[in-house]
Amino acid sequence: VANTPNYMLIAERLRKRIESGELKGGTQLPTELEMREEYGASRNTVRDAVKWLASRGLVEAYPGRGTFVTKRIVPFVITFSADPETGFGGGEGQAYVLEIEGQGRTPSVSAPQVGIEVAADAAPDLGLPAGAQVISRHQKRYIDGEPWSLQTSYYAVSLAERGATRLRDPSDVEQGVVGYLREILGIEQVGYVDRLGIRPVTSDEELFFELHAGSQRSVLENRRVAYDADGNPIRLTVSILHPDRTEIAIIEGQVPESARQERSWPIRHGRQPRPREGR
Amino acid sequence: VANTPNYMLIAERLRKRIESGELKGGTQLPTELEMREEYGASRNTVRDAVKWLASRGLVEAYPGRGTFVTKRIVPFVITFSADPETGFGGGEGQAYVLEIEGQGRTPSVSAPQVGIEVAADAAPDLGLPAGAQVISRHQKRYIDGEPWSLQTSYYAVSLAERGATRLRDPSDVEQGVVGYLREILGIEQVGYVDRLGIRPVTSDEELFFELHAGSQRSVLENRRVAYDADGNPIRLTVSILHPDRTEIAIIEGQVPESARQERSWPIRHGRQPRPREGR
DNA sequence: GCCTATTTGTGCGTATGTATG
DNA sequence: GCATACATACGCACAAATAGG
Repeated sequence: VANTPNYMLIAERLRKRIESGELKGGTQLPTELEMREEYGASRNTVRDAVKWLASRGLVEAYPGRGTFVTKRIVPFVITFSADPETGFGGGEGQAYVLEIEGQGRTPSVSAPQVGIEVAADAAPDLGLPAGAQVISRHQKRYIDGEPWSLQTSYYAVSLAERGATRLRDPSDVEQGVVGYLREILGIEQVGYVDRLGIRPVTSDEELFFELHAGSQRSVLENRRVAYDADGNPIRLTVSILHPDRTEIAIIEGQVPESARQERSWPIRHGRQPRPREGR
Repeated sequence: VANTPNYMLIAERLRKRIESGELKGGTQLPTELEMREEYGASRNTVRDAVKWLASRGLVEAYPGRGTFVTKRIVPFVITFSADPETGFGGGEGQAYVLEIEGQGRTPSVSAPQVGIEVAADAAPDLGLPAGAQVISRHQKRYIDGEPWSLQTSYYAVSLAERGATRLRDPSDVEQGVVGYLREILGIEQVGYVDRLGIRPVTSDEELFFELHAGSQRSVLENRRVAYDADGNPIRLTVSILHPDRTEIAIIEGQVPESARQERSWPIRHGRQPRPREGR
């Protein structure tokens, strides 16, 4: 009755071999021509099966070399809630560096690319009229040398006009932008709102994240609006996060110290906790 | 120089027509045979283009009918941080109902499916030895009648043995499980840790979420471990969230009331804020 | 219910291009 | 240059789902 197509049957057989551990990360799959014989199907059908696996990130195909089982990754944990020690967290600035180093990994950041642009998306979040100009500061961020996130912060140009001119400099602000704004303009960041969502990766991001071309994966996108003590928005930060390398922790209320320790697990593909049927 | 394959060129042309608004949600695309002529390519090549769009959720193909532009969805916002009014939030129990209703939408929940199983994943989070048994309570949750999340909570069997027998009943606990455990066993939930990640959808989930078969999308998965006042884990709740219908808000520190209002935007596909190049 | 035309899904064969070693 | 392996592209046949008569 279950008339599952052939390419799916082949994909399932391969998936089981991968998930059982028979085919470990890094192992080369049989070539398409070998599998053509092995499964008694045409090369195109085998290819459909491999494509299905590739789109879920289970295997990666390289022209001229072969198809290999993807190595599992232990994701980085970033905490999206206040930490009593480091103050505000959430993968930005100082807190980000401390948290990643705490996990025994090495964070690095590209020099900021700075520009002035018309606020499109950013305008409403910053409380600016549509079409207003904003300063954008863009950074690429790496962990252990591997691409991890694309981050862009937007500020009203008025901040620079009022004296915070370094916002326009394409260089790092050593004490952090938060500290800089406090020092120069007396603006205190007292809170923020994060909006986290998920969407398909763009081709630019595919390139940066070194996701396999056509992998058709999704990324996490976070939009953080930070506020000063008067309740005015200071800053919008948009972060695009690597899907496999990111895990977000949120701590609320009172939890034991042991639970604060960053524990993480490699992403599980395949069967999940609760199949079952019935509405 | 840029030798982009034909199917990609076709896909890009279609994408632009969709994102420009020329092809609105619900519109039928030309049939494969029509596009075959329109673009002077073979049917298979056109199909590759359409598949590319489908895997990003831009279009949906129905056998026997045609291919249609996906309707954009306004996601539901759930707040993953304490709310002064409702106490703990995060899309569970009472807080979930209030929050969704506050957005003018109607939440509903299936009757819980209850079982006793060997804790596999759940054991370490609940502080149990590997192989220990746990009570699982599974619910399907809908918003405006549309599937929104699969949620399973795990409890140590010892809780039921100590008197909280209703954990084993496949029926709703009116006052909520949190309140029930407090009442019966005096266990107070004082905090929790969330772990949010992203992974490819399974075929079961594809079915439940009414994602198009082979859509090859990703889902959000959250694992919440709740603790009592002694720092012991009470409960692990695993939630699988619909990728297009979910947006997670996290509020930290002090933000103006206006920012607490749930604002959300439909998912943007295509070009993102920061292309630019250079390392 | 049946038949038919339309439309997408699956499967195969083949040829050629491109990247790798 | 050469062999290998994946990527693209086309043509064809048939299956399965849908809608309409």
